[in-house]
Amino acid sequence: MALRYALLAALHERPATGYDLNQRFGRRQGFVWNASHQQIYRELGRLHDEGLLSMEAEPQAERPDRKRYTITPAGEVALREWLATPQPRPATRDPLLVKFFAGDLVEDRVLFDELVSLRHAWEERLAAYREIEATWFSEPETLSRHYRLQYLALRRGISAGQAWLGWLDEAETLLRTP
Amino acid sequence: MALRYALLAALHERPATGYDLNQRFGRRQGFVWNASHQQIYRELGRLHDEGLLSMEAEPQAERPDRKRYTITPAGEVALREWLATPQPRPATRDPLLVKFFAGDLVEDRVLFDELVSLRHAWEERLAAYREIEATWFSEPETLSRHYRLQYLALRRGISAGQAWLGWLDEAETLLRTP
DNA sequence: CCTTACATGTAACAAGTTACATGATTAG
DNA sequence: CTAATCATGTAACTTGTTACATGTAAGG
Repeated sequence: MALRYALLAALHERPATGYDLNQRFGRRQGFVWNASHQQIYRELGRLHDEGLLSMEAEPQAERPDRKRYTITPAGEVALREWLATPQPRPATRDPLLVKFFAGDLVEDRVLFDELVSLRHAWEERLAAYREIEATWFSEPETLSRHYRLQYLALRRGISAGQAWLGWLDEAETLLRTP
Repeated sequence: MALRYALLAALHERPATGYDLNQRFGRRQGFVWNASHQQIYRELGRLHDEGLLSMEAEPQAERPDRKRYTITPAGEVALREWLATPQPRPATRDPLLVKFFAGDLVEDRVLFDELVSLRHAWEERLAAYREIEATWFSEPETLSRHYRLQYLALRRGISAGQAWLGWLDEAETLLRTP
């Protein structure tokens, strides 16, 4: 039941289409919430049915209509209520750590390959996050409360990335030590 | 399809009952994989049906039989195969960051409360992880490859916890800055 | 008295993934 | 020639959660 609130939160920022939201919730971009386009379109439909979103279709030649969703007052109320209630922490489920745990059945090659690709992935993401940081949040103390909070969400992504890179160093070093 | 391999990996370490596994996969303990007891019992049943686990029931007075599961050769083959194939990274889905993102609809009180309880939770977990580290992994370089890899899995948990605590400091400071 | 540990499960539901579908345009 | 971008969806499936079920014994 949390995807819907992630969508409402995004649409509270500004109205958007399913396509737009799909970009922002993709595996690369989304450091807050990941979702596939199927999930997003389905949930937008439900939210619209329930009156939490209003929709305006912009007809396009040779393409499906672009549907722009806007949060309704009822949607904002629902979002507010959810935001005010404590949410449980997400579960941890990491296949990479499973591999480390059963490491005696895995060749070094496999582990190193995973570490290398993970490093690449995080370096790329971190670079993207840092660009956002430099462009929009260069002086955090001068920001309004609203943007400070968004900055902190971004900082969490950066902090997570740095922790992964630090651990990767440690892992590669220890695996190479005879 | 990954819970089953997390279970196989745990049972490859040593045979165990559903109850044991439930302890290890609980929200507190599991820094590798979280699962509820319903999921665990269901998946153990399936794995047994498919011949990847063997089971021995120990009858008990006044209680359900304790069922001890052991990985079979077929189970080890399946685990090996899975371990050798690259696995996608888990998705990010964090309700706390949703709250920060829609922060203008949330009162400071709510955010602070979440930060405080998150800090407590991580401090507790970190203390537990560090105790495991001190007890079993005090000299990483002297460990066998197998235990080194398990140590690295634990180190990942510690690294993640430290990153959260660092971010929490940052968040609390910035939220208090006028 | 209430909670936790012990020990297993079933049933119904919600959330998330995979496969399939359409179809033009632009960039490499 | 191939892939990506644009723009939406349906259907079938798997994974994970919530609620319900049973029953004893120990500890605060």
